[in-house]
Amino acid sequence: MSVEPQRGRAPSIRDVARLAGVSHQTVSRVLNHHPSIRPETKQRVLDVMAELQYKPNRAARALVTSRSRTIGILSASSTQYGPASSIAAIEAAARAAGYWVSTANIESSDAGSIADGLAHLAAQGIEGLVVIAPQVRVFDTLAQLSIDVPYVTLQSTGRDPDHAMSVDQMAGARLATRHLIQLGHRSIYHLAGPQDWIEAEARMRGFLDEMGAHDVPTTAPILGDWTAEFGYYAGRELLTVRDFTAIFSSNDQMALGLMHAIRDAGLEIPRDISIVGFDDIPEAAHFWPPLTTVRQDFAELGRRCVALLLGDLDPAAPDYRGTIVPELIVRASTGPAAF
Amino acid sequence: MSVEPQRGRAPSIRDVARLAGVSHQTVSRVLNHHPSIRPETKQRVLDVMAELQYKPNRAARALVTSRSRTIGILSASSTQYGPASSIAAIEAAARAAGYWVSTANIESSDAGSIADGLAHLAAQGIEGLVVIAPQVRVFDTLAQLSIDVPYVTLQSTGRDPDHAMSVDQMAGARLATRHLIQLGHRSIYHLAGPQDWIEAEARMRGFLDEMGAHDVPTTAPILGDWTAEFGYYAGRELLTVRDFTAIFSSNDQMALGLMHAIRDAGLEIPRDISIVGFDDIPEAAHFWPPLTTVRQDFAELGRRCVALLLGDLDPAAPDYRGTIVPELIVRASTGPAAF
DNA sequence: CCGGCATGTGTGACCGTGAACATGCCCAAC
DNA sequence: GTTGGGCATGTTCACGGTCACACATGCCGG
Repeated sequence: MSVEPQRGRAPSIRDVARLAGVSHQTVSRVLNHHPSIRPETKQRVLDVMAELQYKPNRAARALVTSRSRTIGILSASSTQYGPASSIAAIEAAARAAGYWVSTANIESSDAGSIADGLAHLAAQGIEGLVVIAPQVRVFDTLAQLSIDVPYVTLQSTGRDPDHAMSVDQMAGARLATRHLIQLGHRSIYHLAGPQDWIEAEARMRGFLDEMGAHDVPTTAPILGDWTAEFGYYAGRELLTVRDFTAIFSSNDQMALGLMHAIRDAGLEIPRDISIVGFDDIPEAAHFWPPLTTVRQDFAELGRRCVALLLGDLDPAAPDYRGTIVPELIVRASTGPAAF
Repeated sequence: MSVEPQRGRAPSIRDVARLAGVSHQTVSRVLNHHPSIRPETKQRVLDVMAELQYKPNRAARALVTSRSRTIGILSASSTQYGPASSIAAIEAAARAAGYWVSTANIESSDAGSIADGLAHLAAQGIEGLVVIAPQVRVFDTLAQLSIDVPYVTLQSTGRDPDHAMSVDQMAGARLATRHLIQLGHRSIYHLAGPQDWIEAEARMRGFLDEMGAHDVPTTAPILGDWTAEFGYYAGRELLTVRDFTAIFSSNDQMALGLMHAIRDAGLEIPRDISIVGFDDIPEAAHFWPPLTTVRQDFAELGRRCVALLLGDLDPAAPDYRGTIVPELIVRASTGPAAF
C-alpha cells in the first residue's frame, strides 16, 4: 500500500483519509464540523491535514453543493474614495464570513457595459450582488439577463428597505442644507450626482425637502458626474451669474472643483460663498479651506451590506438592519451668508 | 423520453446534448471550439444553448481542469486612487482575457494580516498574484505559507524584471527632483512612502540619485504613510526649522497635507516653498495651488501587469514588457527658489 | 482492394467533495 | 430478550464538466 504523496496534484480528502486510516467521508465530516465524530478520530484527521498542508478544493465543494460562497460587486467609479472604501469593507466582511468577493467594474454606464459586468459575475455563480453603480439601469439589465440573485444596494431612498443598506442619505443631505440655512443662506445651489445613482437622488431629495421645510425657494439642481473636473466647470458656469451665496455639493470631489473655480474668480471661501460637501474623504480636512461636509461611514456600510445579503443567504447571520446616521463635520468652508 | 428542463438545477451540457440530439462530449467540443465539428451540428448545439440559456459551470470546469482562471490581488491602501485605479484596470484586463479577479485587502501591514489575505486567496486556487502592498513582507509570507504561484508586483526598482511591471518610478522621481533643482532649489526635502513599499523605495532612490547627480546635498527622507494627515503633521514638524525651499512628496495626498501645513504657517506656495507630488490623482489639478506632480498611468500599468502574469500562464498572451515612462505635469505649486 | 489517416462523433472514467443510505455497536425501554 | 434509537463510521453515488480512447465513415495511395 502506497502512502506516498501524489506528484502534481494537491492532497485531497482521500489522501488525508488514507493516512489517517479512515474513510474520506469521515474527513469530510471533520471539515464540516459534523457533531458525531470521536474526538480522537477528529484529532488524528486534523493532524494528518496539518502534516499534508491539506486545503479544501473550492471548486469541488462548489460543484457538489452548488454554492459558490461568492459575492459579486458591480461597481462604477471604483477609484473614488467612497466606492473604494465600501468595496474594501465588503471584502473584509465577506472574508470574515467565509465568502469570496468578485468585482466587476464598469467604465461607462451604458447598458452594454453593465450587461458585460453582470454576465461576468453571473458566470461564476455569485450568490449575492452588491450594486455600487447607476442602480436603475443595473436592475433593468439584471431582469433582462434573467439573473436571479439576492442583491443589496449601498444606498437608498428608503423605498426598498429589503434591498438597501442605507446610510440615511436624505438625512445627511438635510443636515448639510440646514447648516447652510441656519447660517443665513437663502440662495443655495445644489450640485447633484448623476441622475441614475440612487444616492445622488436621495441627497437631492434631502436637499429639496429641507429647503422646502424652511420655505426657501430652490433652483433646479445641477447634475454632475462626481468628478472634481465637473465641479470646476460647473463652478465657472455658475459664477457667470453669481446669484447665490452657498452651494451644497453631493460629494467632496465636486466641492473641490467648485472651490477651485471660486478662487479662480477671485472670490473667497467662505466669505463670499460657502461650500458643503458630502462623504468626508480623508483629504477633505486638508482642502483649502478645509471642507465642511457630511461624514458617511463607508466601512460600516459595507459591513452591514454583507450582513444583509448573508441574511438572505444564511439565516443564521446577524442582521444589522437600520440606518446609519451620517454626521455633519463643520470645517472652514462654510460661514454666515454675505448678503 | 423526457425532454423537460430540470426543476431547480441549471441546464448542463447533458441537457443541451439531449435536446440537440448529440452526445455531451459534442457539446463540450462546441464550447471549447474544437476544430472538427460539422458546422450544422455546431449550430444546432449553439441554438439549444441559447434556448436553454445554458451557462457553463465554472466550478465543474475548474475541478476537472484544475485551473481556476482566477487572479488574486493582495492590496493595501486600496482606497487610495493609485491602487484603486490599478485594481480596476487589472480587473478589466483579466476579464477581457477570460479570467476572474479576487481581491484581498489588508488593513494593517503586519504579518498576520498578510498571511490571512494570502491564505484566503490561496484557498480559491488563484493562478497568479498581483501584489499592491508592502512587498518585502508579502514575499516572506508567501514563502512561509509555501504558496507557489506566479506573481507580479506593480512597481519596481528594476531589480527583478521578471516579476515587476514597472512604471519607472525612479525615472519619475528624478524628473520631479530635477524640476526642483532646475528652478534653483538647493535644500529639498523628500517625504517618502512607507519603508517596505518597493515603489516608495524606488522613488526615494530616484530622488537621492538625482540630487547626487547634481551634487546637491541631501537630508534623510522622512518616511510617511501615504496619507494627507501624515503630510500635514510632517509639514508642521518641518516648518519649526524651515531650512528648505522645496519638498518632493512621494504621493499627492501627502503633498496636500504638506500644503495645508504650509498655509497654516502663513507661508505661500510656491513663493516661499515649492511642492511636487507623485501620481497625478484627478483631484491634484484642483488643489490650491494646483499641484505639480508626476503622472503615472495606473490603468496601463494594471493592463500590462495582467499581460505579464498571463504570459506565465498562457504562453499565447501578448507580452507588453518594457517600462512605462512617467510624465512630469507642471502646475502652480512649484516656482523659483526664494533664496 | 486494402491499409492508413483524417474527420466527426460517442462512451466511460475521473476530478474532489458532500449527501443519502447502510452498517455495526451500545444502551435503554418494553 | 427483543426492539428501537442514537452514535460513529463506511459505501456509493452525484455534481458538471474534460479527457483518453473507441468507433464509424470517407478518401487517398500503393
